[in-house]
Amino acid sequence: MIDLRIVRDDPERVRASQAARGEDPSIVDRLLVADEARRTASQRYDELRNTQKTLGKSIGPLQGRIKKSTNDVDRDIAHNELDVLMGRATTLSDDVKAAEGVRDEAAQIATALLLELSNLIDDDAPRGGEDDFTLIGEYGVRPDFVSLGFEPRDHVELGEILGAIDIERGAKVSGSRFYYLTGPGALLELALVNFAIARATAAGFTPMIPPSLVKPAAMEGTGFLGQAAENVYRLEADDLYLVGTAEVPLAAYHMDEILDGATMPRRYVGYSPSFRREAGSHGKDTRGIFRVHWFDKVELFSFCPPEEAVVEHRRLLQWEQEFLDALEIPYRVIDVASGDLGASAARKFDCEAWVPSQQRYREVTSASNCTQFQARRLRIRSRSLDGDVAPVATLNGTLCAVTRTIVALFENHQRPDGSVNVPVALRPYLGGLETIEPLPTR
RNA sequence: GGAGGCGUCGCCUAGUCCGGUCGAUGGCGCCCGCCUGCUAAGCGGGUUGGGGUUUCAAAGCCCCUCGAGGGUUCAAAUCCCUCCGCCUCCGCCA
Repeated sequence: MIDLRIVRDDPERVRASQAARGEDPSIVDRLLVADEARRTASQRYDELRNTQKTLGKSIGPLQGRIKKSTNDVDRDIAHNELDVLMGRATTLSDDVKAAEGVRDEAAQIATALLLELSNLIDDDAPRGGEDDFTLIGEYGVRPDFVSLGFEPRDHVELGEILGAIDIERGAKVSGSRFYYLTGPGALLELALVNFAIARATAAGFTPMIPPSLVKPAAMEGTGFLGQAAENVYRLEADDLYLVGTAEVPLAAYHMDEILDGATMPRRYVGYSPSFRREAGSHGKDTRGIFRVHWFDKVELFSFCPPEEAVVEHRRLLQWEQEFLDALEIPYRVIDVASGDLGASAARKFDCEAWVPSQQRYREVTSASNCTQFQARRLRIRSRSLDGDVAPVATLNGTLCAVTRTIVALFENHQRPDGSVNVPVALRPYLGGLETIEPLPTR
């Protein structure tokens, strides 16, 4: 959630941010009204409760006096006093309960509205929709199949030739947008994952294998139950969600904690499956394993002081780029426009790999700066050296989304006979294998 | 799945039987002073988080917070219920 104080002090800024995302700015106005109601109700309750407590403090001693009293007159006086006090206490009790109800309802309304607001957009993020991104740069060398003298195959065809991807059986067993990685494909996933984790670990990230089923609080806290909710798998019987990214369990790892400022930044690299319903993407990328309901992914995650978030964001992007460089995959980096950001992100950089069969760049990794948005929802704070407690900034970045990386790897490194060259850096993770060769006969 | 035990402010811990002055004891750790030639020890004070009020700011004051949520009561850390988590024993199975 965004800081309520910002909504109160600078509502215009919040409205503008909502509008830039293409979301409803009027929530801000409803929130301001609800917040005022909540405050009034809360003050009313506090006052009543205070009176009640004060009153209660004289009832106890009075009862003690009656119990110990040996004098009838004394006891009668005390009894009369007690009756008066009890009468007042009883009506007061009703008032307190009523005020409490009013307060809770007002608070609930205000909180719900606050949770509806997406994160404030970074001033430096480009404005506009999906196509209004800013190009940051193009990297690597795109294969020139014309001079190489052959027509490139797409990853589906290559996957079949190599015996690496079985889409048909994926569909048979699980439905559309499912696949098996087989033989060299399966080994390739393990190699990519090990390679990615080794690099992240060398860079100081703590390796994690997080749970991929999480409670509503984790899902809600990371901001995936808003507009993105329709893309999340939910297990009705157990009230659990299947995560769409390791970002969720990694962010929620420190939920309800106050971290020691001296230990910041805290960097984790998580490996987990990612489940996505892909609702509303019918007919989009239906061929192959580019868009699937499940894939495995290595994800980078940072908790850092808010003032360092912008720099940390660049660092995550840098690590992502170095990984793609090492795999010799041509790609470009874009600064995603406001209308295309997730609810939690203030700014997002995408790395898009060149996909020869489509003759265009497609997203393979993504780095988001969520500022304090997720940390506020998850109550993750840190204590600075001077004792101040404040929500941390959270950032996440894909290091390796396995299926899309395989797509880019196969298509860019393919050779006329359908074999695929293994980039040098990855070879140690495939037992020194230099080329993935086609199956002998099919 | 069955039986029992437990969850208190960074860590440990008192309080829960017999409800009120308990936001909560003590120790460790940490912070600030004092003292000491240095170190150690010693002395005094402070040390959950959140909301509100006031203020340039702070102090102060009020409310909430004893795993979570309900209930009983004038009043709940304390009594009752549900849930969650942890531990021990049994059963079952990767």
